Amino acid sequence: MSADLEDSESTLARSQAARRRRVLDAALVLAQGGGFEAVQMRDVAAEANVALGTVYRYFTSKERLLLEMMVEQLSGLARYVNSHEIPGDTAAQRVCAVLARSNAALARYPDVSLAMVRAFGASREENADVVERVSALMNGIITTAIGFEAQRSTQVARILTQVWLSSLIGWAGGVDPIGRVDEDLEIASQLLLREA
Amino acid sequence: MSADLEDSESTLARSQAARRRRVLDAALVLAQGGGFEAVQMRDVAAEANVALGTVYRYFTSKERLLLEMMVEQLSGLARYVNSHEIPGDTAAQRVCAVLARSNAALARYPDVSLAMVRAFGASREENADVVERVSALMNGIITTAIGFEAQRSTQVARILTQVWLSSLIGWAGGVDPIGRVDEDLEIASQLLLREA
DNA sequence: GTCAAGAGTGCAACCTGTTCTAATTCGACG
DNA sequence: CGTCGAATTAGAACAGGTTGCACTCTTGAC
Repeated sequence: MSADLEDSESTLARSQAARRRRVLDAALVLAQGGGFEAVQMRDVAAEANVALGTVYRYFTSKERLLLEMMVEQLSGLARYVNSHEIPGDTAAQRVCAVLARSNAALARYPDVSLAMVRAFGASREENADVVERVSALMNGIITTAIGFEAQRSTQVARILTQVWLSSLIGWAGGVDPIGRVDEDLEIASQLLLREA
Repeated sequence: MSADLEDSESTLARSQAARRRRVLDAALVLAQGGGFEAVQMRDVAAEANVALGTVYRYFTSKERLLLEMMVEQLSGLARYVNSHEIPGDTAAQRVCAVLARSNAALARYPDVSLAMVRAFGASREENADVVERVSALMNGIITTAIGFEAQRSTQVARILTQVWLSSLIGWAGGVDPIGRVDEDLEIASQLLLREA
């Protein structure tokens, strides 16, 4: 039984990883029905079959838990984007294609996205590292879509990332409908990626 | 004594306005030393010489209180911008000038700005109206700076507003230094407002 | 001047994020 | 196997936003 353990994973490390996973999954399940307020730490613990203290051992706050969830979701998105051919002749077209797909993914589980976006918007210094990973992932997705030929692609990618985030926050705050996110990004990418 | 009351304000309305003002001032004072967490509703009530319930009569939540504070601050900024000549020959230069000044104003009371930005980022549907006013104010400031000659100024103003907000949130989250906000806006305005 | 209605007060209670503690379990290692 | 230390647990306790309640005060109308 103990022979075929892969690589260097000890029993301890493995069970810890499993616990961490259960907690993240539990948070996701709870977020799916009810968004941010439905993710209550006691409920997360119960759903994950773990003590409340254990949740806090792995995630120092609710905000951080949701941010790490966001990292996972965006990682999945980035993986998808990197493994599929992106349609479109111009950089602007590719950006729109990628982001439309990404937003569709977010819109599929609106409550989950709501919870994550809200955690992002409220973030404090102690979570700067995760916030940065989130931004980097979004940036990477956009950079991939732009490709390398475009001028100033680094600067443009950052701006588009910011537009994306603001637009999501506007949606999460009930100001704009979800479709507005796509519109904003389409306009921004056209203005920023036109041949100058 | 009762003769020279101005206009149509009743005694009631006046004392209510005064109470509301005291609450907002109290929140500002508390925010100045300690940011978001220092604005505790019980303390706000005490500082304003008002019962806790009264605070909640005027502002349905802490988030909303801070958002209305943000509206006031930005209104002041907008007033200033509208009443002063904006230096700069091109739209991009004027935008940078105005936003640099605005950010300097925000940086003068960082804890206050932190608190307001955090409330903004975390906003929920029930506060959509105030969030919208905040966005509109920022948009107005930028639109004023752009002036009317520029192409697509409405679209550009929205994008710049979004970059501004995202950048502020990045600062509030401890990801970027405050100076990064100016840099972001400078780059964005140059890219968006170059003569096409 | 009196009165009804709404505004304000003081305070307790509730909810949920977070922390703390004492006891227990688990896994690595001799 | 036995032991030690770290991880986990159950649950209480704490903190601050929010609500509810019983009571008082002010205002404006008659």
